[in-house]
Amino acid sequence: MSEVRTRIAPSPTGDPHVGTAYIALFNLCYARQHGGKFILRIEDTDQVRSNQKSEDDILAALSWLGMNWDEGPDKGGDFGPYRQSERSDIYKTHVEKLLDEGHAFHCFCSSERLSELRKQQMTEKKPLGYDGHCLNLSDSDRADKLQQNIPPVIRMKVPETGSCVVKDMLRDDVTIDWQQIDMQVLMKSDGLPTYHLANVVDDHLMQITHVIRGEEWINSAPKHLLLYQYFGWEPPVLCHMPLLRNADKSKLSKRKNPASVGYYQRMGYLPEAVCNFLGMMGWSMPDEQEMFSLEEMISNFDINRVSLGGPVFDAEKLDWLNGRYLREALSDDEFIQRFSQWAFQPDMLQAIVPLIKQRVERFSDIAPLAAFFFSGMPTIDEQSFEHKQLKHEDAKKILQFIAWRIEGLDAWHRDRIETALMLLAESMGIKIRDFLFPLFIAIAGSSVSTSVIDSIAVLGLDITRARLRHAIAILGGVSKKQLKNLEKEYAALEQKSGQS
RNA sequence: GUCCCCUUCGUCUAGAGGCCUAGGACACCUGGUUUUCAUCCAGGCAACAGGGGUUCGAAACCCCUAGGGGACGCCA
Repeated sequence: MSEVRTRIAPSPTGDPHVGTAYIALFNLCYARQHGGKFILRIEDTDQVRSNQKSEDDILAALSWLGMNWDEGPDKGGDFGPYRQSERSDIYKTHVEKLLDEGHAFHCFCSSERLSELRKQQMTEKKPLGYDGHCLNLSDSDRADKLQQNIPPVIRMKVPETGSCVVKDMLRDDVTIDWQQIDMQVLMKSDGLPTYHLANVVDDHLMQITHVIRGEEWINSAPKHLLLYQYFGWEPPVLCHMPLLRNADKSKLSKRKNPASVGYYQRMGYLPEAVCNFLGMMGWSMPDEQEMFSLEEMISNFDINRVSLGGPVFDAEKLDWLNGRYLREALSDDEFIQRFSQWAFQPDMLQAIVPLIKQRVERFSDIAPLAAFFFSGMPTIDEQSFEHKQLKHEDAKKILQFIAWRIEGLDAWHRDRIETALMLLAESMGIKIRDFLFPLFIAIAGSSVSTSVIDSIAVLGLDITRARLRHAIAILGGVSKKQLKNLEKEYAALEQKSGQS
């Protein structure tokens, strides 16, 4: 048996997600336990959504958590490059091979035709998928289309009958009919591969032996297995982990839970506590010990002890665990050191000082003024929102709309936030001063404070969102019915102001 | 709509046919320690989704039902 090699393959399209860290943790433990290697690969084949900042953040988040990889874009290795955008040629030659051997074909269908097709299949209650329109194009047809400059995609062929058996380390064989499997696009019209192709090619070339990934992939496993077969490669062992859940059991999402690793860092959690907590999701130490280090987890790790029910990410239990680390695992000196590192991060201070400098006369004025940058949630109650122009319902609506508005921002810069909020206030027909009032309360806990727009720019999206959610809850929360109405009203506003 | 996966206290879990009157932890409640609070300590509340089998014996194995979740993109 060759060396065990596992990988985490995040796509750099946003804040580093705790779900990514969760899967990374189990891959890391499995590899280390078997004396193998853990690889980090960046799956940035989505040109539109991938960006460098996100990649940097993901690497930083995993490093912060102490999940060290052996090979990756930052440290190289024998199987690089480790960034898919730098491997285009590799995918091209592989897709050529599939084409030559008749396992794949060019498809010229427009997205309009495809969405029409989907609609029709929906009404006919048939399984959704490509209908094979371009499956049997003649060489001349194809030449014609290419001549007309219609950019093709390349799809994989799929057996029409029979079924595929997916073996999984954690569950019984999963049997899926080939009829359920779509003729997946392997190569997009921009010439870059889709996940399915890139993933299979890279896992093989990087000699990955065990693919431990989220349960969401189980349905596409047959596509991957089929590709391995087409290429004549031996597939890795598959293992599908349960998905982390929100309190309502839906897949963990940023809308309902702070889901970025950065949030927990900013809120003052210790990385070892977060790591420990993730290790308790779907897994437990053989003796049920609750507090354990990454090393302890690795030496006691057994993938077969993973339970398959999707665990709810319970922030309260994380708080308790983190408290224990703070109290029990750190000496006073370590505590001082770790706290200082957290509180006096140069980036953070550089952003905050210009905001407070003009408002202080003594250093002793700083703490009360800047406290809200460091505290978890401002201490506020319903009374805090008393205002001569705005009723509580108005405040609630404003906060909810702001939450939605900043959610859609493609970049987190002061000016972008300002513009967005100004436009929103205008479209709601509310004076800026009144409009901003509930935001001040929600973010800073007081209307006497540093510029609220600068402040949320410093605090970041996750913390801002958490505070907005908190404030809305204090104002009585939003019922399902209210939410529906608000959504409608908000959509109308967006339409009116022509915003996207 | 089609397919797939899952199901033990509110939550994280232990459980590999008899050790189960189902254990631990978070949360919650009660009491103790503490000038207060927190910590800490002691105690309490609370679950095998339902129905059929298999078996001397089922939380565990099988089947059905129900519930939950996921997938169905030129996203990953």
